[in-house]
Amino acid sequence: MTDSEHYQKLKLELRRGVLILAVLAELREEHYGYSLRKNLMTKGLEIDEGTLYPLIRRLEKQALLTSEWREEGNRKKRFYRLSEIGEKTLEKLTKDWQQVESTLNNILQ
Amino acid sequence: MTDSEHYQKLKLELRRGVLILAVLAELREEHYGYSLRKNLMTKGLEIDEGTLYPLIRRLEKQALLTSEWREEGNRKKRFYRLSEIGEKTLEKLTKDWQQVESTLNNILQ
DNA sequence: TTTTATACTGTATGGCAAATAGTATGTGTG
DNA sequence: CACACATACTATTTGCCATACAGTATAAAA
Repeated sequence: MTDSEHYQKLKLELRRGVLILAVLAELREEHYGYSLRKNLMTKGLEIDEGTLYPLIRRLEKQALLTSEWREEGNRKKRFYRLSEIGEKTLEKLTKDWQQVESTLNNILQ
Repeated sequence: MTDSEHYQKLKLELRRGVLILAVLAELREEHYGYSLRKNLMTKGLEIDEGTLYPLIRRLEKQALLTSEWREEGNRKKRFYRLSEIGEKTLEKLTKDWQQVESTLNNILQ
């Protein structure tokens, strides 16, 4: 593996845990998969479909999300939003994130 | 799996990518494994030996670190520090981190 | 009207990495 | 001498992200 490939991998690792938190936060409001993805990308977080959909599935299986098929604009879409457990989890993880953030910034400086 | 186990997992995910960055940053100054670990823990980052040592090995294999056996205080220890490539990588990853940080905070708020 | 873009939703698999749970030995000290 | 702490390392398990694959449906452009 080349240096640059190694670097890419490390960069990916860095994004990793953040994805979950971003998705949970975004789903405080209802979204369907595509709009969720577009939204995250607008805010600067690129995420592939093949990454996003399995992630959503996992979060739903853990009961952090609920979903519903519905028709909108002549099209069936699957709408997701945070469950109550999801909200609680998001709160906790947000605090954890702030902790991690300050710890790391402390180490980096 | 229980809710709380799920939460723990997500929390771990959140820490994950950060570990690499923390270790690299800490190794701007020379450390041996044990002192590195103690140091990180003092600064608020818990890391198990079974996580730390393989991580160091990987980073060394990727040429981001150099290591050296040396005797100190009647004891042989393996000392690690950043290589030049490691320094460059740390710089880049630090920037990536700041990017991730601001993106996520943007999404969270 | 055929092509092309884009909206939209997934699945399978492979590789990587963290966590867990060990093994080992040395040294200081009460 | 027992016990805690210092120090280093490995094997296995588990989970998940990324990549690639695989589709349907509608709108716009040619």
